[in-house]
Amino acid sequence: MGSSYYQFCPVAKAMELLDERWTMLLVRELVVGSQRFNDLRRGLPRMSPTLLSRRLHQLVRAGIVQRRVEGNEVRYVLTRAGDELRPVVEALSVWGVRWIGELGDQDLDPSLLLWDMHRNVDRAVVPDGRTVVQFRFPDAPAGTRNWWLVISGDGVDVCDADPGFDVTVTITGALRSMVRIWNGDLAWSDALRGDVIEVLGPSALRRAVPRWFTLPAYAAVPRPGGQRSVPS
Amino acid sequence: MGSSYYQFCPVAKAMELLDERWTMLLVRELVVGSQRFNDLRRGLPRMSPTLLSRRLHQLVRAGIVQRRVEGNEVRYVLTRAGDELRPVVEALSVWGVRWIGELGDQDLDPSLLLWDMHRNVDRAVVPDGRTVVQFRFPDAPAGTRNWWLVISGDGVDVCDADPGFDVTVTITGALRSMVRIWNGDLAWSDALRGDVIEVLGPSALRRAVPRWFTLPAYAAVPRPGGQRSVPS
DNA sequence: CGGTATCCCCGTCGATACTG
DNA sequence: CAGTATCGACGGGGATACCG
Repeated sequence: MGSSYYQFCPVAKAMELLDERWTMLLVRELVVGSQRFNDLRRGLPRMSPTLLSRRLHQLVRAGIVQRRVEGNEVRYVLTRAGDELRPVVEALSVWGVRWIGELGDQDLDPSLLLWDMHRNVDRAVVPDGRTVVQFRFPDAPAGTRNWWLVISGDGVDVCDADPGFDVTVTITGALRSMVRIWNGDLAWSDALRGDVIEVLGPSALRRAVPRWFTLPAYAAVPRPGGQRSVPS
Repeated sequence: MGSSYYQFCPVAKAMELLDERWTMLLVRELVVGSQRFNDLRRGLPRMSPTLLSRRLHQLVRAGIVQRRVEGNEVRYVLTRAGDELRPVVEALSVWGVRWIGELGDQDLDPSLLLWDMHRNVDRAVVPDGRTVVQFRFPDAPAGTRNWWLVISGDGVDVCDADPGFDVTVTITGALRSMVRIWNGDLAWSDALRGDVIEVLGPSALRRAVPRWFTLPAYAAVPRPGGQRSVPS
């Protein structure tokens, strides 16, 4: 566990638990709903499994997470105390989206983008049956330029290799632009009008694509300059 | 600066700046109003001056703090971005006050208690002229059992040695009890009725003492069990 | 799938002393 | 008052390999 600050202040006591590297990001993953070890890993790809394991146990000891064994499956579930960290995560994301400047190229990880988008597919507005969305990021590092989202009644899968199904629509554009859309710094409509992002496919579907994905809540936070706010 | 998480998520970008040891506590100090190096030190007594200096410079580089030189005085002032960290600090304190269990003896630092109380004296309701409040914590470590708060038109001073003035009222009790009052876990009225805390002095003043101090905002946060909430 | 074991390095932090 | 300088240790965390 993080060592003590020797202060009775609740901020200090809270940060003793939360200020170690990765801990807050792990809490974020739990807050947005991941519960399985390997799902958590997909949201934290740079974190070693050893460290993820250690952090999870720390959170269990701290009463923030409950480790649930169900048959041969393990789930990590937020306790009441853990769930109440949601406002902290939200406050951090609001601050971040307002005050973090331009992202570095290193921050634009397409696997994280697709993993996050896959969690936020609004299946109710996606056509029935199997829908395959291909993403193409021509500027991304080799090997990370093509992604597929396979949406079906079974759920949503992320693929970094061609799953072999017919592609319903193809979305092409700079990775940075797609991230800007996702973070709420660029509106779908502006991106499409300005040809920053190109969507290929049957025209009825092409128009509908933006509504297939629910942007994260922080995307709607007004920006300091009063520049850009994404219209819903 | 903290090393990167290589994620575009605003929580990750925020935590790159904020998750290093002491950083959030330093922000807390700035949020509650300390601006001078040595005032900051008093709120962070276990932090080495080297590290405090480094953290301040990091916050300046991050655009969270502005270093203002005025004559031969230096002030560290929150920028707009820094001030907007207030909700983060508040969310953390709300969480902490609800979910941190019993404090360790090591967390009960009387210097921090007095330093925090001195910032929250409501001068409007303290008698005019010089008022001296002596605190006695018989159970505290030797050398930290006696404290004086000197309240006058000039401001409020904390003394760990007898300033020599006549004492107006004396507050005696366990350090832990005083901290519990301060954090909102114990009401003044209950403490006085139960003789957990004893106030000595002219009876008119004795009754007024609790109102001389404004409890921190988080003290009023309802507790999970629905146990104790401090009546205003 | 859900983790452990190990190993080593580097950076952080703490302590102490000192300066304009 | 407002910091720097220096130094050493320790342990956090990254990488990799491996197990039930």
